[in-house]
Amino acid sequence: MSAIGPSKSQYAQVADLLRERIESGVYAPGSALPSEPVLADELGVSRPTVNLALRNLRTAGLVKVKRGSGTFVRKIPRIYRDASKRYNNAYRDKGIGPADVEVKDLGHKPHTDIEISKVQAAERVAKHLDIAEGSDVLRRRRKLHADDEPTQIADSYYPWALAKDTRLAEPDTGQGGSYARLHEINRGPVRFSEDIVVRLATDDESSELQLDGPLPVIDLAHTAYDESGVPIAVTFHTMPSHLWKLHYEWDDTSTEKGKK
Amino acid sequence: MSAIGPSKSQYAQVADLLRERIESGVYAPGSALPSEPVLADELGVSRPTVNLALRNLRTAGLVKVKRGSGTFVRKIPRIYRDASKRYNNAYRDKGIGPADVEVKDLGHKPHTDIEISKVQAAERVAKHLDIAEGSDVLRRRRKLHADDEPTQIADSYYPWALAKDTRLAEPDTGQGGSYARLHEINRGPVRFSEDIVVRLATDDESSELQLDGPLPVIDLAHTAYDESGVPIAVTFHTMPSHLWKLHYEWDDTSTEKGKK
DNA sequence: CAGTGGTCTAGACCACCAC
DNA sequence: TGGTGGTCTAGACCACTGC
Repeated sequence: MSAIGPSKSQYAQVADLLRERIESGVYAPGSALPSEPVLADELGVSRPTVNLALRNLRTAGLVKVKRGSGTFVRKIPRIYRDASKRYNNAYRDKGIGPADVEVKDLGHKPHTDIEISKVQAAERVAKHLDIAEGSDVLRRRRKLHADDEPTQIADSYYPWALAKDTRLAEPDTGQGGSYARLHEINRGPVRFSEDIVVRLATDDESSELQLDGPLPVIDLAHTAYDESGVPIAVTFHTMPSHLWKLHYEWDDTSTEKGKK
Repeated sequence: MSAIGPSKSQYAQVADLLRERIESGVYAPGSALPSEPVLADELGVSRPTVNLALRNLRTAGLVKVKRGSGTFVRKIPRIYRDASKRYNNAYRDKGIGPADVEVKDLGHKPHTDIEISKVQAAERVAKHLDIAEGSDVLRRRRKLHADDEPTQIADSYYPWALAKDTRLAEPDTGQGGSYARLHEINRGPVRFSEDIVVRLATDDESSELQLDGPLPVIDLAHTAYDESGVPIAVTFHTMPSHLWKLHYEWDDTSTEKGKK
């Protein structure tokens, strides 16, 4: 026993200690922490106690465990997602997907797996697209990576009637991305809405996003509307919450009227 | 031993089982779960295993523990926060704070603790207000409740020069809230930005928000700008993530130019 | 094969609550 | 005072990794 006082649970104290060491650089990003038995010895607690402390740091996204190999300090800083900017024309004209921009900005190598299919709209999809449940929709499901680490799942749906004559069904939607294609047929999005909820990852999500355990994820539903206010696309983003920082910016449109 | 198979850790299976029972109403909202020893017996696992499973449900916000008394199913549904609407004139004219609107909408009784002081701007505050660290600022720190349950901490800062001649330093800022007062001196906010990060609650936050343990919280920094683009107020919201659902809505302002 | 984390147990002590 | 959850331990077995 050594650096541990009373008044607080031991595992919490161990967690605090380890957090300090990580933040102060004693355990450098990417490096391995001492093994649980070693830490237990050093701190005079049992291994399950150390394990519980580490469970905390995992949930916080501070460390990542590689089974059979060790516990490592996370490197990747949060990815910055500017909702107002990522969908506008300026980006579209760059001919690059918004998600890739964000990852590249951080100096990481982006990489995307795509899966495209024609499916029947599930309840959630139908609700956001304001169509009947079971309607035909085009699904574009992407898993995005930074340096081969999964950063998010983005699951997009387009009404089939809209998508069937476009390049949306091809893996590469071309210059400017899918929204640019919709603009070409005069159904381009001009208004967006997003709903955000934080919840624990399901088991499937955990394994797909390579999370160690049921970590909190940001569940973000992004809906795009054309000039008539008709929803033309919805994307469900599942993002490990410790990887992201979200940003929004908007004008108080009621101010125009409100001002003298 | 009974309803538990192999292939998955026992505590995860116990967590799944309890989650099912909660969602299906076997354990009704507000009611207590069977005690840990009882569950351990029923499921043929040890108590620490049950405890670990419950730790999971707590993190998910599904249950709340009252020490010495029992583990209870949470009741309060998520509070809906519409960022685009809550700050606009329409609401201001109602003469009611946006936070209270949200809580009332759910049929709960709102309640706010306020603490007002003149302080020196910390780094984070200074950065958002674009002023020098250590400058005088007015601080309005509120803790908001729904039915006596804390729902968020909202910590607001205003440049002292702006606030000193207004009602901002009084607990009740009057009809339309603080932004209405700023409008009266022609420094009303017309543009907003928000930065969102999800992290684990600190110990202080945990106890203040009455969370059982270091649960994930939404850390939301809301900045308001006047017509000249000068930041006039920043509020840091700390919201238990399981209590909230956030909503944003905006136009693609670049579309106007982009269209032919 | 040795080392790592994942998990589990039986039993224990404690603080807190309600009666 | 008895029940509840919070925590802790010593020891154990397992699966996975890397040599």
